[in-house]
Amino acid sequence: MTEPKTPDAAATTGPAKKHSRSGKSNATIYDIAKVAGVNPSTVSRALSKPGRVSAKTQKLIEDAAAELNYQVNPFARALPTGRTNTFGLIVADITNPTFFDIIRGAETTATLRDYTMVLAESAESGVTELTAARRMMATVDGLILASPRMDDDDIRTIARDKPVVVINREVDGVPCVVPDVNKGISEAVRSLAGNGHHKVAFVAGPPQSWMSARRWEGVQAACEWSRLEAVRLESTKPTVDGGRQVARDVRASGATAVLTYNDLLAIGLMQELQAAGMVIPDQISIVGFDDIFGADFTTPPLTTVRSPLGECGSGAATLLLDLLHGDLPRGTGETAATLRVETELVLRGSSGRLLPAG
Amino acid sequence: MTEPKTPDAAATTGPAKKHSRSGKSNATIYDIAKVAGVNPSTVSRALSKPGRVSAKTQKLIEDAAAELNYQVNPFARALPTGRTNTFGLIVADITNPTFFDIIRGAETTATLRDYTMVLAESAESGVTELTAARRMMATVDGLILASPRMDDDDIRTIARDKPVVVINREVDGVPCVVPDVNKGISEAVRSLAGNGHHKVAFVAGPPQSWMSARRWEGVQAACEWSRLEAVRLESTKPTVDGGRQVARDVRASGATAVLTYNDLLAIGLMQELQAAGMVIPDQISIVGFDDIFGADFTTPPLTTVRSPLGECGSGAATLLLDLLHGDLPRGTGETAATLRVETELVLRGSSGRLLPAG
DNA sequence: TTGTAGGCGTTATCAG
DNA sequence: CTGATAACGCCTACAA
Repeated sequence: MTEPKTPDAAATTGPAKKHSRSGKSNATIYDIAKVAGVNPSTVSRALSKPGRVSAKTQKLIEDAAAELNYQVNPFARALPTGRTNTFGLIVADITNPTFFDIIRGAETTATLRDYTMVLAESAESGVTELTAARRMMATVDGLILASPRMDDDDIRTIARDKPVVVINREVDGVPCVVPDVNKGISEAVRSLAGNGHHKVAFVAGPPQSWMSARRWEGVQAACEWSRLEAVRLESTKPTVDGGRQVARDVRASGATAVLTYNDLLAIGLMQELQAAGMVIPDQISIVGFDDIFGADFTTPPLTTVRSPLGECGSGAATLLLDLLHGDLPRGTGETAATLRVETELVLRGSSGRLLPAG
Repeated sequence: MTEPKTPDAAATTGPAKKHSRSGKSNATIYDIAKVAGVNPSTVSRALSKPGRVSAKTQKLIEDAAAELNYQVNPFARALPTGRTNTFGLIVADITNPTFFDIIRGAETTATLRDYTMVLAESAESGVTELTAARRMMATVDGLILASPRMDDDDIRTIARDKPVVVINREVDGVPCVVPDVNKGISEAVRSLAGNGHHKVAFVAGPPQSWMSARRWEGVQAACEWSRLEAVRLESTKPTVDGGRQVARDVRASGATAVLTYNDLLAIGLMQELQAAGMVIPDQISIVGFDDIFGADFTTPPLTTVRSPLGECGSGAATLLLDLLHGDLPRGTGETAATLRVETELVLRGSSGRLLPAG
């Protein structure tokens, strides 16, 4: 045993540096071992798996740890084990309220299960996303991708290195959490049909959005079932501004009801139509998707197909953590668990009975 | 040199585990050293400080590193140095849109400067906040506290261990980023005065909110200057719902204009007043604070005193990172740098000329 | 059940 | 300018 200097003494006496390097309790398992009168390795055992040590030694060690208010050094632990107790969350756009609830859901389960969450955004770019993902790979145990913009192969490549859970998209061989659009959409379309509408327009989202495609499919199917005509319009970007821009096409389409890829588009569309003197919902009904924060601030309040985003976030985190702990069957071969959550129609004032033209 | 086993061979040959432990390139400085024909320590030097090694060796090493697509192991690095290239951000409420921009601002500068951001929330609780902060201390180089709910002493205690930057509050001896309310408030009050108002109410926020106190002071001062009467009302919570609840008191107060602690309160208040048949701004003017997402969705759109939240987030991150790199003077004694950002009035439809009662 | 010893990948201190 | 060598704090066979 070489003891070149007494580190503990130095630690307590010298407040030379403004910030102590370790920052926390700077007590190590060696200190505990000394206090408890056992070997450091025994301390290590006692503190990781509560089974591999005698009851009395256990208590001895735990007391010593408490007294020194010991906290493991995550880095020292990560080095030999590779486990970091950290996972990453990458969202497409931090300022898009759609992701707020996802972030919160994930963060909540993270702290609940004593994990740390690292956040990054892709700014709606597949390239940025990939970069962010790579950056993270070094420091996390797993990754959650919310509405990823990179392609399936990139995702699978990443998933080969570390467990990955995807939200708002289905990727073969990767566990996913996806809202099942059908229920919500059929409720919406049925409501529209019941209110005398015959032609509905769907304003699509970004081309690389998996969800947009699903929603359009859902709208088509529901319309067919209700014998409504469905037309598809394109948007420039899935924002309020994009909604404003598409108003022109909406009017030209002749549809009396419109579903938009997301609430942001719906809000912008509504603003623009109202600015042009149209009365909602008397002349045209508008239905959004997601039920984001603020969807009920508008006049009239926005009817929307709600996705339980918070649930998606916490669900994804739970899935990932279970995966990490091996609590989950890894599935047969490449079959991965995919968690489906329900959507539902939230009926507000922006949709309703179509008044006869006057 | 003890070489019990050849680790590199084992690493490349055995894809036994589904996920490789390191996840990334698993090349170490030893591999590089071997390829470049130098000593590992030389590699370390070359890769950290570009000055301490001869130009040719430098290039040799860099090439080898590139070839093996080497990436440092953050944990191995953190162990001897204590530096993690990570900072934490704790916000009072993840779902409160006020923090969205702060989060984004901080995250953006983080990735820009090659840092990783860890996110946590306090759920508006000082205790939770302290816990979260302690948890983080072990893994981060510094901390940003956005609208902290714990008391000054706790903050200072933490700040003694690691650099801390506070947003939306001033704490002695701790660097802070705070919006300077005066400009925005005086613009607002002046506008109100010019529109024939004589009595304004201020709806306060949470008692432990530093910002709420500042805003009330600002309102009082501005009103005095403009010779308006100012009354203060209390809210139960700083949310839309809290705004609805305070509507009663607002009407009872006899004020014809009201400023609320934040936009959420303003929106709720507006909804409730309108539900009671009041016309805004003809009968009463409403002004919020912050200019959050959705503030312009309301009817009428909300007039508000905007704080540049994104700037606060990025400003705080920049401050922290500069502090970390010693680029900033630590101030004389306990004097810490505090960054002030301007606020401004955003005039929209919810405030305006008071119509004679009719 | 507990102690011993070596290693995880980097940095830092000393010699040379 | 470069090479050896000892930490950093924890984990884990292996041995006792």
